[in-house]
Amino acid sequence: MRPTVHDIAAEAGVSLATVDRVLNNRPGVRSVTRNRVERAIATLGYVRDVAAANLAKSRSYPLVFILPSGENAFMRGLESELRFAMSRSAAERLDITILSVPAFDAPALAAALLDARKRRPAGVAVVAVEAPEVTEAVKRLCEDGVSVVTLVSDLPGSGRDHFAGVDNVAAGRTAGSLLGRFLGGREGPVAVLAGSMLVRDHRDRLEGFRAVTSEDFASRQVLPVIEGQDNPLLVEKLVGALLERNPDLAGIYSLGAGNRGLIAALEKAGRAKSVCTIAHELTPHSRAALLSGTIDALLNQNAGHEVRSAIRVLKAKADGLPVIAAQERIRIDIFLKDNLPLEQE
Amino acid sequence: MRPTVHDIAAEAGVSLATVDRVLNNRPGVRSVTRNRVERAIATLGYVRDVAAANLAKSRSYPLVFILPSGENAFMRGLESELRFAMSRSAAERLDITILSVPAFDAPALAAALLDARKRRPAGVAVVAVEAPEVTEAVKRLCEDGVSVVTLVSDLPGSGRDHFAGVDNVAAGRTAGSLLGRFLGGREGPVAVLAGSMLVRDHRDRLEGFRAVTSEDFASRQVLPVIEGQDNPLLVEKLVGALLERNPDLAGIYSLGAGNRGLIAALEKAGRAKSVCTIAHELTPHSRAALLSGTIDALLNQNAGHEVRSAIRVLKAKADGLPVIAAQERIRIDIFLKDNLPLEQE
DNA sequence: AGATTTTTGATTTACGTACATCAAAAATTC
DNA sequence: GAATTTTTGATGTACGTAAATCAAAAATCT
Repeated sequence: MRPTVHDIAAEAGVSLATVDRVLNNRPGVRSVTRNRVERAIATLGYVRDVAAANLAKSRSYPLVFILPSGENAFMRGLESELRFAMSRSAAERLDITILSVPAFDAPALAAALLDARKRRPAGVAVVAVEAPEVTEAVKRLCEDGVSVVTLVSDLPGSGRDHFAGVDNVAAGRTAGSLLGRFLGGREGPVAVLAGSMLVRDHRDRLEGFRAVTSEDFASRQVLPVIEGQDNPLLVEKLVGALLERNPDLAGIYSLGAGNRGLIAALEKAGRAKSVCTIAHELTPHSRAALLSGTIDALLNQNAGHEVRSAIRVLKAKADGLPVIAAQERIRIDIFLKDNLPLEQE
Repeated sequence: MRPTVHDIAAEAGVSLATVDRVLNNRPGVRSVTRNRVERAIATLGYVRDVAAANLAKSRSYPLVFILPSGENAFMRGLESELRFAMSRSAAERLDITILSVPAFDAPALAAALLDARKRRPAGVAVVAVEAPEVTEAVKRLCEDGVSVVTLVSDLPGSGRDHFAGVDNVAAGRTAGSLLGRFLGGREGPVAVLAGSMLVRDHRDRLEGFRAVTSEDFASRQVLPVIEGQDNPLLVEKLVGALLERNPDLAGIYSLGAGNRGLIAALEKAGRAKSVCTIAHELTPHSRAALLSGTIDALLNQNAGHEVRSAIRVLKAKADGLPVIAAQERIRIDIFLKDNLPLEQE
């Protein structure tokens, strides 16, 4: 049987009240006595029963999630995963509030962070936009003792506790490697289509892609980056022009969103099969394109995992428990038409 | 605030004792009363506080894990993940016992299942070997009301509750697809190296590999399967002979274990770079070979995830709770040298 | 030594559920 | 309508921890 506070009291030869004072470091315990209790804890291998403690405290975990609004399919998937987690959160004493903020809008995001702060949550998860005012707001939260997890897009230098997202440099490298190997000896330049260079994850992916291309496929020409603002219509226009300008285009790496435009442009130009295409994020559109062969490989981050990981980490931080790094690492999924999971997920 | 049993009693106009009788379906409640309580539960949206209930019951979850012994690196990794999960299981009321059984030994496995049964656990996780006696033993456990999860290798037709492992047909297809595309227009046959055709996962992988090769790369010749019994020494010998027989060999798909022998044979023959190699499972040896270029891609199943998933599922089954399929799907990791996670994991 | 402060003990209530007991009320049977 | 059975209520204890109160003991200071 696991030892309880009573066992510690007996072992240390003190009263329950004193054990409680030590465990919850309340004042009024001489250091000799404190030591005795701590020794008892160590020898018996006592571990606080978090469930019982939470019950006694009627503890709940008020969390705030800040997500971008807009029609970005990945973000909407993220939100739906979050709502699902909320629906079954009853058993976990979670009390989650969602705040929506226009995408790429740093002032609005900073304001939302201040709003979140007023609610005195135990933790905040935020899809970060890299801007000084956002960094500042996150810093403020951390100083207040609120745990902060960045979600999908990181915010280095803000003091956030954890990043729940993929290694985007590695993602870019992987895309470059796959594209290079899929093309083999085939001639022609490759293009990179990004959303915006203002977001950290896109910059990281580009960096990784360029690095691996120059290391391993030095002879391959990489055309200047196209920024499609994650907007399908704009993307379609820009890719259409790109295809016209480059009749010998061998491959495209689309590292942002707006894949609907990319797919449309490729198919309209009749180049769906001849241009090797690697894109990000599994959505109904990109899934269909992968199956039809318009897209050759998809890199994906599992939104459900990211949400659950963020919640786990925030809870652990609130309880002062350690985080298991290996468990919280969000992996880069690589999907070919052959290992696509079933639709319903 | 979440409603409690007291709220239900008030709402239904009955006593706490009656609510308790309904909730834990004890006898002695007229169906009219029962209905009234159930309606109250529904309208208030009551969900039993599992933590409090477990506390009151002093419930624990006695689980048995049955793993193959031997020096298979993946299995040892699995066991170490399991031990790690056990070490931090104090807070989760888990009481896990590990049984070791010689690999590929159906009678021993069946005996271990019977042994497990005697311990009256809440659940059993087992790395299955496909044999009638094993299927029979699993069936028996299920009939006793013990939840059974197959781990890594499945056992269809046994009535097991869940399979915690990857879709091995999809894994084989993915390997075939990658190998085909990496080889591009290059000439030469490819070879398949398996452990044993007696294990389900190996058979599934082979099936997937063959299917995709004949669908998408019909002109590519696939040599007869080599069975290396997951034994590094035997594998090295067999692959050495294979390389000698086929100087024009373009690729190898190793779908089992014993990669150490494969790597040694390729490097000894000086064909490490010229033969495109795809293998399974990330181990220190395979990791090094991926980084050096001897292996071109690794398919991996994350042992930590499998263990944690098996535990979660067994717990959920023991509590009569539903399993979230999307969360429990074990994905096939594809590692290139570019997206290899850091060593310590 | 006496007064004062600090430390410790003893005890109680609470969290939400499980489970047991005994008495009271209601329904059923004869 | 009385006797019997079934159903329901009232109450208490337990699980392991948190948190509070008040008294007792010990340490510190003057």
